[in-house]
Amino acid sequence: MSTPISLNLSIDEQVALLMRGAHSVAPEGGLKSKLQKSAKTGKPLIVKLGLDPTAPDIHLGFAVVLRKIRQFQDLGHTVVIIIGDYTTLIGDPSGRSATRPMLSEEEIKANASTYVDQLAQILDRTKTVVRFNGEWLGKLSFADLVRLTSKMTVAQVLTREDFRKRWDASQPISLHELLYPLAQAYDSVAIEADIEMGGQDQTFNILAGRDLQENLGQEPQIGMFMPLLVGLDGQKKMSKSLGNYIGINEAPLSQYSKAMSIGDEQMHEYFLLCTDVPEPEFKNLLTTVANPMEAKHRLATEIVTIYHGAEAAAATSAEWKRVHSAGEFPADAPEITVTENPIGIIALVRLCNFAPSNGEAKRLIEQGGVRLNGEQVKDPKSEVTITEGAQFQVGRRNFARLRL
RNA sequence: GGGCAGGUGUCCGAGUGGCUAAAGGAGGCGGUCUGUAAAAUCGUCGGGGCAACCCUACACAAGUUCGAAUCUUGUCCUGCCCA
Repeated sequence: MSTPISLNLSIDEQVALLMRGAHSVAPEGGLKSKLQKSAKTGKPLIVKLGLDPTAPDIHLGFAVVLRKIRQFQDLGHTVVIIIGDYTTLIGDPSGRSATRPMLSEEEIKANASTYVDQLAQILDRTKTVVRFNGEWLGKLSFADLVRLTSKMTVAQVLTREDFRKRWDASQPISLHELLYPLAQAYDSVAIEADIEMGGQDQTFNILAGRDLQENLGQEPQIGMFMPLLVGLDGQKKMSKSLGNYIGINEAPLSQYSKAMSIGDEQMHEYFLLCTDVPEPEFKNLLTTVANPMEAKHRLATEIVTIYHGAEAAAATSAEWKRVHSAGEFPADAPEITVTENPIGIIALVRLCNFAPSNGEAKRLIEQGGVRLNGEQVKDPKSEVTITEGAQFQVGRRNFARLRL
């Protein structure tokens, strides 16, 4: 899952390891002093990661952060995952251009438990503590809240780029959204965090934690920020809502295909943040390889290996090459039983669920996207006779083996 | 509480009575090309029907009109300014 790490690393070596891929640490040099403190006192650091149980499907972008805290675990530190059951009532405004919808309690619970299951794929469960922030936020009285809110000014909150943009664009910002950073900051106080890990978009929230801790007489945490992984579109950050992601639970072939679909210029970033390939090695690979596709195969293989093992990765790689490079029919195409024979071509496309409507199916056919046994079928009115095991393809990615 | 501006398809955004299933862009999908992707290029993008055609759609509701995204009234929502 993750490269085994010797516990005999010097502090400087540990810092180097932990800083791989990291965007920044605030304050600079803070990581080293925290590690020194831990070494001296023999107490593991408390590494905090807050998450919003909005939708339970962890992807590579989020895995960047998880893999990083896994390294802390491997070095003997304690990870505290905070499930933001309370803060989810608010919805993190970070990076948002619109108010997030609030979630119901049942949704939150269901999401949270799925999340924890998925986290186990990357984290070491024995060194992971899971807490719900409703545990302490739910106990705050209105007076407590007022006291806390007095620690932060409106101007501070409005300096944030995301709020600023929405403000300038005359878009609504609900009052409760302003409370989010404060709530997250209070989580740090509650668990006395040493380090809070997060994406670059968490800068404000995490720094708010520092301020609040200091304000309330605690040693402030340091913030460690990971870059936001750019999604498959090469434009925006990887996210569930944009659909430009690779899920850690996805089937090997699906992960592999998606990895192969990233832009050439994104490979460096993906190697750095999503794999354990040593930096000099992949840099060398990227500069010496004749065809970028070769490097991309390595990348895809590395990624699938992390989540499905080396054996599955090798098989997936072979299958992918067979289908895409050689243009052959995939071995694991789903089998669809044909209900009538002969059958109208539109009906067949619909039967296989390759088009959401008859109109769309017709379009695909007319545009030459439909192949039966390798032959294009371009007339939407045609009836085709199916033979047992016929190969049916729609577009580049949809395949089915037809059964009678 | 008052004044003003606004709510259009996945998103942005044109459209002020018919020719508007709604310009343009983004994005999606498909074809070609290719080194996987990208780029380029061609096509296409509400639903149903073989089709004529029908249904649904421009915040919601009611209304004016032969005819409304476009006019009127009410409701809801948002922003700005004033209190």
